[in-house]
Amino acid sequence: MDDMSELPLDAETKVIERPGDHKDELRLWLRLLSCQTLIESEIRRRLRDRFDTTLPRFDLMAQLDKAPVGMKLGELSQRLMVSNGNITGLVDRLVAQGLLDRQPAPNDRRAQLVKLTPEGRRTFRAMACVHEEWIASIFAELAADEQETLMRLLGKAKESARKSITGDG
Amino acid sequence: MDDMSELPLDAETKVIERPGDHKDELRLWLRLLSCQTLIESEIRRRLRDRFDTTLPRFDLMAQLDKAPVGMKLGELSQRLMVSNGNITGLVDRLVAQGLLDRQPAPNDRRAQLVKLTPEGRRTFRAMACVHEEWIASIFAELAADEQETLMRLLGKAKESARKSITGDG
DNA sequence: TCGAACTATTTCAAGCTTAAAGTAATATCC
DNA sequence: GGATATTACTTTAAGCTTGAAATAGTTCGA
Repeated sequence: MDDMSELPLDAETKVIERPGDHKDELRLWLRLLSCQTLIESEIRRRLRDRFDTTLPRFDLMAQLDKAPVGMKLGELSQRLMVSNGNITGLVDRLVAQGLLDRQPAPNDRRAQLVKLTPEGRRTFRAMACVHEEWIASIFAELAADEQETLMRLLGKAKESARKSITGDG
Repeated sequence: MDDMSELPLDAETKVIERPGDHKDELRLWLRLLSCQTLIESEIRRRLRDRFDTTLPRFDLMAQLDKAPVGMKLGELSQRLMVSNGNITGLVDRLVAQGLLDRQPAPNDRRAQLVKLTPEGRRTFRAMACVHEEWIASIFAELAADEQETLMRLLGKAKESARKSITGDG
């Protein structure tokens, strides 16, 4: 793990080519992770305290709010980047709460269309409004141009990750 | 939700002051989240496929690798930003695997010190080495200065979030 | 020193999450 | 048309995660 004991430890060390050392990328990943975890735990806590719901349920409803005609389970699973079985359980619970509606999909007896009930839509919109304020205040100390740069670099990181994962490029 | 129907929809719209609209911050949050999720799921998959372990176990061992004398459960819980009960279960499983060791803490009969066994240390170091390569290749398309900027802006976002959450500043 | 407040950890119930295996319906190919 | 593959979804077992309540030990003030 520590194969550079003979190298100088001053400021220049950072830019010396050290094959096999990727500590900077590791630190970047850990910071991305801790930033996300910090924000997400707070959002989870607030959703529970103020709306007695969970983040996965909120996220699922957010997808459905954008799809007036409803969505198939598989589409939800793709958009939320979670497994099919996961969606099945989430939808079950939201239907039991009266916030969602299952109906057979036209032209495909395997599939079903899930959509928000009127109550579900009302409930979601009220939460979404407050949620948006939470997020805004969390990023409040970043100037508009910093937000833009962050947005762009995260996009690039995502693209880089996707290529690395799929083996492209 | 849509109270700006009378405003122009051209490029200038972005910079007009619209009280109550925070869609950009929302998009930033969603991108941060999807970037993190994409990378994390891949790391989880690889840890399982190649080392038959999980991310929480890996993270816990990473903390212990930096603490030669061991760590108390509460300290682990703080550093990993998870609940106490969570740590109890994780440590149980890692002890059962022979990778961790529990021992009573000196001067406090409530607490215990957890440390890596020699096998645990060997196992972790082998994984950490490969893990570091995975992370490096995931961020490979970002230039050094882009990584630096991203690091800095994430730090600032984290600070902003922390202040917003604790009610400071 | 006694009791109250605090701290470290465990236990519990509920929900989230996944991979793998199973069921049912659709699509494709000959 | 009928075998085969694919697709949509559900089920299951195992592990992760949390908040709340319980247990045990420590600290601190009167």
